[in-house]
Amino acid sequence: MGETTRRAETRYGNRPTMKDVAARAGVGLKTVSRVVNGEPGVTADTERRVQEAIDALNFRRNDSARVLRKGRTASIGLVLEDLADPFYGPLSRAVEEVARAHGALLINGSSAEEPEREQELALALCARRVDGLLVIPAGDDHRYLEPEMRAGVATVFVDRPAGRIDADAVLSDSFGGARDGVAHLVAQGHRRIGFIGDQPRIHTAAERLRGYRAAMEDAGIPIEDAWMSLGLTDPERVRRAAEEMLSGPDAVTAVFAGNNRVTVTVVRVLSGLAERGRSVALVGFDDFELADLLQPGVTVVAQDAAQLGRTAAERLFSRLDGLSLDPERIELPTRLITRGSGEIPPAF
Amino acid sequence: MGETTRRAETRYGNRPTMKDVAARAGVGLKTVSRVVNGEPGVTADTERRVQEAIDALNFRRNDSARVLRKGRTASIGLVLEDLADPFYGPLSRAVEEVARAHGALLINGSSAEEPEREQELALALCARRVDGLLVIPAGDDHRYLEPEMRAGVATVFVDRPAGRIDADAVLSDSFGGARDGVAHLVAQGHRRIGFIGDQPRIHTAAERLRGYRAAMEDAGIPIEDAWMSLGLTDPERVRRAAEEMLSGPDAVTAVFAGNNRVTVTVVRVLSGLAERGRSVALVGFDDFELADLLQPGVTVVAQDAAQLGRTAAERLFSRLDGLSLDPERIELPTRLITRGSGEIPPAF
DNA sequence: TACGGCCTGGACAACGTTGTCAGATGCAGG
DNA sequence: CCTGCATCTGACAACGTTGTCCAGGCCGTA
Repeated sequence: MGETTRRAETRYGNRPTMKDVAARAGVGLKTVSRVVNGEPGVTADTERRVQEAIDALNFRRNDSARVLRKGRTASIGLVLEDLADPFYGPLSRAVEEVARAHGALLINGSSAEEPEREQELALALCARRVDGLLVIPAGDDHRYLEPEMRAGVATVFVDRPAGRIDADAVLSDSFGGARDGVAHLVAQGHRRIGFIGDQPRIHTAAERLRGYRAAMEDAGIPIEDAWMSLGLTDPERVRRAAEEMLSGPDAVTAVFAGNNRVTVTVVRVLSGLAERGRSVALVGFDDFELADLLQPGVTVVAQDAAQLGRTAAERLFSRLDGLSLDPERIELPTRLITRGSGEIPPAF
Repeated sequence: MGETTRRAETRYGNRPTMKDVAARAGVGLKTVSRVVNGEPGVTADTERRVQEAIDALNFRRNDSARVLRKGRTASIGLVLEDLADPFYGPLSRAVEEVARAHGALLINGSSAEEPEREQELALALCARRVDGLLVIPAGDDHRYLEPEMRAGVATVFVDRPAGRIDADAVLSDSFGGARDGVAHLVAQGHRRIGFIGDQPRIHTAAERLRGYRAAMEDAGIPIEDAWMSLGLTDPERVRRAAEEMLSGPDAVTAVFAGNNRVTVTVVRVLSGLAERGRSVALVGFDDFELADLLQPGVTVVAQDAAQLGRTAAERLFSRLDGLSLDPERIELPTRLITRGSGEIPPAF
């Protein structure tokens, strides 16, 4: 019994319920509900009495119970890779704004790029009965979400397409962006152009690599294996890869970096070289803050993370609003921003 | 009736409940509950039958109902200013990791620095019965949270203290950091040192200003009004303020920037001056990515956003674990990182 | 005055889960 | 064969809210 009592004391810290409010105001339970929800059918006088009781008791409606009853949580989930990554902050914020406009809260979680964690998180959000789910895939098999989607959880994938299921996806045009970026280097006269990217099992990485190949092929330049580094992107490894392709007689004269972490690492390597009087051209995929303040400014293929999030969220809410849509892939264009590093001519 | 039917169809998309699982497995409701929660007292055979039914129906426990029954949501809320700001991403991520370690989900929302929105968000989170609340204040009056705290919502304020109530706060040592940063400039020989900061109604801004004043006083340097700009921090205004204090015969020879948005803007102004051969020293409060890559590298007083979040979250969970603690203010130290811009000597 | 219709308010069930408790079952020992 | 005990199982209430539905009071009108 002590147990029971203790529990009763700590449950929500013993907050007042509508029943308590009703008792204090001397009205029925449902009348309180009506006042709280602004429903019609309550006289001004009754409403005043109820409102007084609410204020006196500091009553706040328990949304858990409400959710249980109504079957809608007015919340959506966002599974991303790492909120600390500057790419995801603005994306998440954009999603939040759209959610807010639709009266929903956003719950986001980081998968740390681990497929198991992505799944664990996505399913936990489903257990909470989020109305919809935005997923930035870490894994490449999303069949585990099929039952959830069939059961009515609206789902939109962002930044990368879903694996092995047919679903909405909102993506940046990685292929086109990379092709344009590399073509820009070609246009400056470069022929030996390096590519440093993530593992091709990641869709965006594969697409960017494809863009690189396409641009080189368009220019009639055969690619040498030594010019490409496709793998883990921890700074040390990228640094070594960059130094390798930048040394020897057949060193590249320009580098295309596959994502912004890579870009930053390459910038460090190149600024070391610059001190020794050697300048190498660089175009990076994805913009980053202060890219324009560096010397030289870094030319990038920019994608709009916020727009990505906004578009995906709008799509999600279209589904939630009852629109029945076929799964679709939406690709947003990228934009080449020239700032100097990409306009360095080849040094022979 | 059509209405009712429609509703029944869309409620959670008609997901199976424990009752359905029980019916299919030919067992009682409670037995399913036991299996789902791994409670003892179920024979292997029964458990297998239940598990099969669960898999066949794709059952997933409805956490809303669970929450209602148990009185704990296993989620905490974080109200911050803007998730798109690179300061908050790592902070939020750190909080998430701590929450995860305690089996809780994190719901965060952006106040956009509007006090009303902060309140709206915080109370919405309370209505969802989050177990605890982390708040990065936008407003300066948090009495509205008193009833919630009394009702048992553990609350910890982060980055800035709560206004008009007594509560936990985890802060960076803004005063000490700013004093050290300005003292560093004094040590380089500067005497005319400018300060550009946020409105002093913001606690951190006021503390940093106080640190500036203290360092100047320690050095026996009387401050001129023209050296200080305390106000809105939109880039255009900061730019004008910087240009103003950098012109005329009594122009400052060094600038202390009160936060990283200001720092970046000042860097832009100074890089313009540098092209005309004039170099001005700069120390900024708060580190930012690539600060070391700029020319010169930017000397900063760094605070550890992740540590701030981690500390606050740990404190929150200590309270949730039942520790009864007096409200306390925890100050984390800052660290001066010299990179060049702060070591520029005064130009007379 | 009697009647019908409208407005307000409240009783009750339901949402899907978990805690309580008592019943059922099985087994060993007398 | 019956009793006692331990183990397993299920009926039931409760969590706090909202939807449904009906009762009662009031008003205006005939």
